[in-house]
Amino acid sequence: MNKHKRLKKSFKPTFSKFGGSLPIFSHKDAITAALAEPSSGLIICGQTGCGKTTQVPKYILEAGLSSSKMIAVTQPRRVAAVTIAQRVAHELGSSCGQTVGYSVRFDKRVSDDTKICYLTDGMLLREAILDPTLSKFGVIILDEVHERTVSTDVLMAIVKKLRETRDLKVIVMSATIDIPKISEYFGIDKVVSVKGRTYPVEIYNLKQPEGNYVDNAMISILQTHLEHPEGDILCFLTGQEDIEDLQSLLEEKIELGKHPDYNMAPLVVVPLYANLPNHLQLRAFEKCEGRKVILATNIAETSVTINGIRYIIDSGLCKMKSFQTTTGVDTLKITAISKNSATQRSGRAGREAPGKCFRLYTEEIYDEMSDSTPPEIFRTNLSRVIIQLKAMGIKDVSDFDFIDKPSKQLYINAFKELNDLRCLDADANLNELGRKMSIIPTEPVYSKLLIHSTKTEYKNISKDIVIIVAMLSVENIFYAPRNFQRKAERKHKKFFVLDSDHLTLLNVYNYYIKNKGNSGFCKENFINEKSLKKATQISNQLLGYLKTLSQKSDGTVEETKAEVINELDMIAKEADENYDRNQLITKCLYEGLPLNTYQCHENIYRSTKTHEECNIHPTSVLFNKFPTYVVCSEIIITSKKYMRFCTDISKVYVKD
DNA sequence: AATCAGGAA
Repeated sequence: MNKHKRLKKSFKPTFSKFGGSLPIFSHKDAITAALAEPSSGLIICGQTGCGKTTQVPKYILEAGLSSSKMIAVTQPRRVAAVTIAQRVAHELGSSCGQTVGYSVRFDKRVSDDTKICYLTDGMLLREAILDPTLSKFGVIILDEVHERTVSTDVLMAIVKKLRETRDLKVIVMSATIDIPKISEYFGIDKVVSVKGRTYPVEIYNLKQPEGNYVDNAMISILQTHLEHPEGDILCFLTGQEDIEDLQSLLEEKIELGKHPDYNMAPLVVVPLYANLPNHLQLRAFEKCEGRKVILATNIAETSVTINGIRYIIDSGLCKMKSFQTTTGVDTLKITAISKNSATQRSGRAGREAPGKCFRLYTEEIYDEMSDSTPPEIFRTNLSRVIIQLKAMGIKDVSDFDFIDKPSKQLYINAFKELNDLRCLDADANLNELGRKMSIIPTEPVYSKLLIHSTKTEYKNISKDIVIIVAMLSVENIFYAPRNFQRKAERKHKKFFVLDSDHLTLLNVYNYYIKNKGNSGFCKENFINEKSLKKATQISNQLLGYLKTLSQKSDGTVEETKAEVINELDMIAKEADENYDRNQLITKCLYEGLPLNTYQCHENIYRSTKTHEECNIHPTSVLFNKFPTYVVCSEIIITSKKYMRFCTDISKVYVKD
């Protein structure tokens, strides 16, 4: 007790002013009382800004409710886990990694003294694969549950099950009022509701459903700018293309507005989407001359928060990925958002002061929207989830107790894929390959390819496959801003390896390493530096896992694989190495990616297995080249069914 | 001659 009094005294004054008025404070006793018993549970319902994420773990710690074990707090996003941990550590007057720490991919600050650990939901899930009882933790706090990420859904089920077998306390935190469902699922009847700290936002709807939404957005933005007092504008659109279109439209009008007859007040247009290079993303957060209008994708709905926003323009649309069970392919389609999303978007205007939200859709359209976005687990390829569950020793995964159970068809598709990958035994349990795959943090298709590449027949190309997989997992290596499109494409072409997107990615990476990760090199060639940095981290991590997996039972490491690690630095020197090596990589891609082989007949590609038609993606180096046989690593339906990332395998293809 | 939601391990 004494100790905690001391901790309280060391609150920094900057925080005590803010913290003192947190709505969560008045619920402290109720929260600690609810968690007194072993295996007790609590649901906390509260909007962002009520202080639940930062304060509740401290209450638990102060009251000694986690015995000597750690308190885990999960977050859907890594930045959130890191920044919240740093902040709570600061509030307790200690540095991050002592009493309060965090654990996210590539970054971990945890010590023997750590009592509160913020981690991403994906990270806690990994812990559960290594230790299915999560024995380190006495209390698990699942935060932002309303976002319903796949990892959160899996964790909810795991935690629910663990509470039946050992003393584990659980707190489920959610911003929405779908509390009865959570309450019934966990069998927890204690609920604390906390008010948020937000200001009212006036909502305006479109009167008539007319015009396209990019034009409507432009008109609304200009009207808001001309008729409303200061405060920045945030406009939600669906993707990069809309954003760039609207940006050009607005900039034209702004140019006109500069004419002395109009003398329009300054307005600055700032795009914001995930694939934008870092230095351009930052512009959304910087102060600027005059009013700022940010044109954003869904990234601004939950992932980033921008200060100074008073006006929202909401298209009511977003792009959503869905797994199509009929074809087993992902689709990415423009979809109407849900009522919850609409509320979340409008709320972005009321964080600091009262705001206004202009919805580019009628009230009737709003009424027809679904209440909430379908959970991700309904829309995803389940193969990775199944491998994870099997790795935790759960046998009957299709009966697994999810809060919302995915359809049987999703399971059937996933099992089909896992069978094709040959990672299950006759009883549908993981075989040796499957167990190895469960350790590697990539999509099953890629973990299979990685393990496949370590076969001796491929000599030492494993490290190249690792790089290719790392590059595929970051996407958007090449960046082409609208104003520099031609120039960017010319620069990009220099890196093209003419018969393969995969070898092209490898080539870019090798040049990047050769230039020692130089920022100038990236900028000059319109290459996304952020992506390449991440690819470097991923390939190092993947190499590490492959090394562990290749360890023999006597603990020694097979020589070839150990060599792989040391060779990473040498890559640059052998970047232009010969044709034979590329041939081996091509062969490995062909044999390790058995799902997607396509044959060309009169410029039309059909699957060699199902004979279904597919097109080469316009961004591929093979676009309009029509080699006879190609293998691809990703298929997605947008406007058409596309193969992204293809390699010409005509020279190595063997007919069945 | 056309494309590119967001997150995580």
